[in-house]
Amino acid sequence: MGSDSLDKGYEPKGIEEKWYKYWLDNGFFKAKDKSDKKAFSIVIPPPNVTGVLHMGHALNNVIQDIMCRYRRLLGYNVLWMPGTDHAGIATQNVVERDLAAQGRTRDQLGREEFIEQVWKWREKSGGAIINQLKRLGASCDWDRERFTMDEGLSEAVRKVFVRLYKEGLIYEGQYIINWCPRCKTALADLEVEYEEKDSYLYYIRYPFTDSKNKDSKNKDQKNKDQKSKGHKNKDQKKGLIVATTRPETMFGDTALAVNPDDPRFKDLVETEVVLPLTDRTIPIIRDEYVDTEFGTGALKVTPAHDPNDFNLGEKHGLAKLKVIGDDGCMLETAGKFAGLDRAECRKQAVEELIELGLLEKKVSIKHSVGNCYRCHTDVEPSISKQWFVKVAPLAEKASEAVRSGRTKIIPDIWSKTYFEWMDNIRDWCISRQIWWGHRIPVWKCPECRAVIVEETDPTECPTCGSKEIVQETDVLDTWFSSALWPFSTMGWPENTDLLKTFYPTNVLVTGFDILFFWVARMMMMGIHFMDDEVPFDDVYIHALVRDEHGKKMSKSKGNVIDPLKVIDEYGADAFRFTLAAFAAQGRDVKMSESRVEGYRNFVNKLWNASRFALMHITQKDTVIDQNKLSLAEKWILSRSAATALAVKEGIENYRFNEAASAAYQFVWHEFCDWFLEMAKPALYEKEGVQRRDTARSVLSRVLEDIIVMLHPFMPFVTEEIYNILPATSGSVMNAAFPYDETVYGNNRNEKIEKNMGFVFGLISDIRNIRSEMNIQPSMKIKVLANTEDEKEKIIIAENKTVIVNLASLESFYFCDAENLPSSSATSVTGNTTCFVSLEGVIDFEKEIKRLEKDLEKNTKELLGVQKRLNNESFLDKAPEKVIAKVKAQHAELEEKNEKLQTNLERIKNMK
RNA sequence: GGGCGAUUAACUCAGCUGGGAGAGUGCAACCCUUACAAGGUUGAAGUCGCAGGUUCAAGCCCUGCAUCGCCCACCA
Repeated sequence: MGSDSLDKGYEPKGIEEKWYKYWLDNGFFKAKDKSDKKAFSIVIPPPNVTGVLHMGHALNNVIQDIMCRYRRLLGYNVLWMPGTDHAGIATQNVVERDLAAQGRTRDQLGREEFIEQVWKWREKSGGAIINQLKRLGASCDWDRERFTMDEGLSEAVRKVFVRLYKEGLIYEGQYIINWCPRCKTALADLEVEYEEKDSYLYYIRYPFTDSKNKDSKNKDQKNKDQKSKGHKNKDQKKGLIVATTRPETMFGDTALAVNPDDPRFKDLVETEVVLPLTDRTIPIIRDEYVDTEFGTGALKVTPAHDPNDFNLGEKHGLAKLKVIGDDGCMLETAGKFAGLDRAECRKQAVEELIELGLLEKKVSIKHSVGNCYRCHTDVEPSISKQWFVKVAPLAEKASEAVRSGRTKIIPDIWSKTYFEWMDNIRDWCISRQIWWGHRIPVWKCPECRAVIVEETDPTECPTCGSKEIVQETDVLDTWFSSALWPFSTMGWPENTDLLKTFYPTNVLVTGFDILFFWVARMMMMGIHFMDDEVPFDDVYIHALVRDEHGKKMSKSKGNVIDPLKVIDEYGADAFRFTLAAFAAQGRDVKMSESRVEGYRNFVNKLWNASRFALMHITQKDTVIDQNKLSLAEKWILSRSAATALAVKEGIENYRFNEAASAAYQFVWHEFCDWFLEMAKPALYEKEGVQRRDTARSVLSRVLEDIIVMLHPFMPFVTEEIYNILPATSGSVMNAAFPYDETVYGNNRNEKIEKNMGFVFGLISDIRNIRSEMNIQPSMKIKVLANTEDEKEKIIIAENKTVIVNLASLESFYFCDAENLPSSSATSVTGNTTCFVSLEGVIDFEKEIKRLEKDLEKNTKELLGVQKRLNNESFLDKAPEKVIAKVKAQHAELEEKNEKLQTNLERIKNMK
């Protein structure tokens, strides 16, 4: 450490790079395929290869890194499996955009050439996020980095597809799916995001067919209806009014539907209506599905462009007439509107309806519209031939695994959401009409219509021998390959050592936003293909990172905080600690720079404390002689042990905020604020050489423990300090976590902690008096403490050493209360009164006022406790432990009250 | 429509199986005390969203209400 760096605050820049390289060069992140050590494994949620590190990634990966580094300190063989996801639609969009900038399209390139372009893109810029993860300090085993389109993973995908197909769990079918006209592909239900939009509800009249065509009976009845219902029925006279938000789909209507129980249509005799703007007529059907409350009670049925209507169509055997094409433009079936964009068609169709007098009215309405999760274009529900996974049987097992506790979801509240989804799951549309992805391994024979699904590419039709077989052009949903991630990355379908050692993984760390997309599907696939073994023991669901006001970070709002900029400014350690400190379960993390700044100061505090320690620690010998320890030294060793335990439990129970704040509190407010100050007299050799050496040893030991227990949170600065400390050698990553069950009892001493608490109270009181009475810091004061029984004498005697050690802060000596100096102020702590004697003149008025205030406060508190103790029901029913506690509290307060009163009288007399 | 969460100091949040509310930041006052002004000491500040209930005892459990947020769902 050069003297330059000593002058300034901690400067993370060069240090972070240096140590990350060191760790990589020395293979600290490497997992062993086989080992005698206990195994610990996590697979990374693979970021999209197009991804740029955002706050969500940062939180997610910092949590994983904390766990991995912690387990290494415990001596585990740790595998943190890294990788990226090929992100089918997202990546294809990026590359297409690049092409568009050159004025080219993917169709011009053709499939093979285009895919080649994507691979090139990936090589050039696809690894960006990996380097960004490294800046965070992520300790993944990078040599094992996987990509969902790797050869090995593709083989796994192929095997899984073929097996599911042969088991009858994959099928092809004509169904209504969500179509993105911009990406020109089908989307799974999950990939559609719904958004409330302002829209209109159009009331369109569908006229009855000309009455001339009807038989006379109907005609008569119709006339009769008109008469009886009068003008109210004016609308029905000419047809049925239908309310719709999507007039452009009317060309695909193949029926109107009304509820059979709807009184408004009880007397309706017409069986068909004319479809406006066309020359078609469509039937009126009756179905209970129709909501009598909504609109006019009459529903247009468009089986090819609405999921509900699709079902109605199936039920009533209606034709499914597709009118909107894959590019979002109207088809020939839309008559003269063919070729128009669907939005334009809506506009023109409505205009024409107005001209024809068929638009009754248009009403504003809030309407939720689905859009593509990748490009946010409105999706078009459309009928199409797609591949599906029959998920119900898989979901059942995945659901059971969580119900039985084989996999634990943390926090448990998410289990319910998980069950809800698993138990109501719909078949999963896995085909996508894009080029980038795993091409569906299905071949069809145009001659004999055979379908060939095999693990190796067929060259001819096994049924008729035709060589003309053609492969399916669709690719698989990206999530299909990610669903295999926990075992495909470990070499499946081979039964590798890696799998044997590390599957099932210990924990999966993820945000709830991909609970269904990813976690649920990994559960299904893992159980199905790994002999009923769940992919992970625990699923830890962490919060979402939001801005400081709790809003979702988004580019359009301009409230995005770039993790890399934060790292640049405050250092990765400070950033990581901030994330950990705010990662309380079940609540969103609100991130703001000022918070990072606070923890940057903490890093600096640690740095400066270490600098101080280095001025004194000179030798490597850190053997501690228990018999030579001062009270303060025993105390700090005890607190250090307690803190290590708190950190351990925090990390192991996914309560990272608790672990972080325990460490923070200890390092700053116990180690720095108290211990370092108390150690100074000894360190500066004011108590002899032996005491100095003991103090050095304790300082060295505790600082080392702190560095190691903070390492999972702040890897860089701890490595730097660890390497500077004289007592340590090698990397902090080889150190042992400073919690040892067998010695914990020896280090932890609650009696000592209590006694120190007493001393702290005493000192606080003295400072309080100084502050309240405006005693100049430069003014020396004497402190006298009176003790009243043997027990306290012991404590005080013990304290005396400590207090003498505090020479730089205050000076103490002890006397009887009777020997009061002529001018004094008092304070009461616990069972002891202390008097501060002043060399100057005391302000009696002020001191009396202060004491009176104290007395009042104390009396109030005492009365409260008394009231409780007078309550018979309380004494009767409360557990003994509680009663004893309250009684002790009462005694304490009573005594304090007495002393305050005595002191007050004395002061008054002095005056 | 169904489900979930939140509401605690000026701000951001802890508070685990009920036993008299905590932290950080901010604020005020005083301090360059030889690791640290990115610091130290001291202090002020809360009807724990509202209303009922259970209990000897409620921030915590129950019921209802209000406000905000999220998820799911096939409301044309």
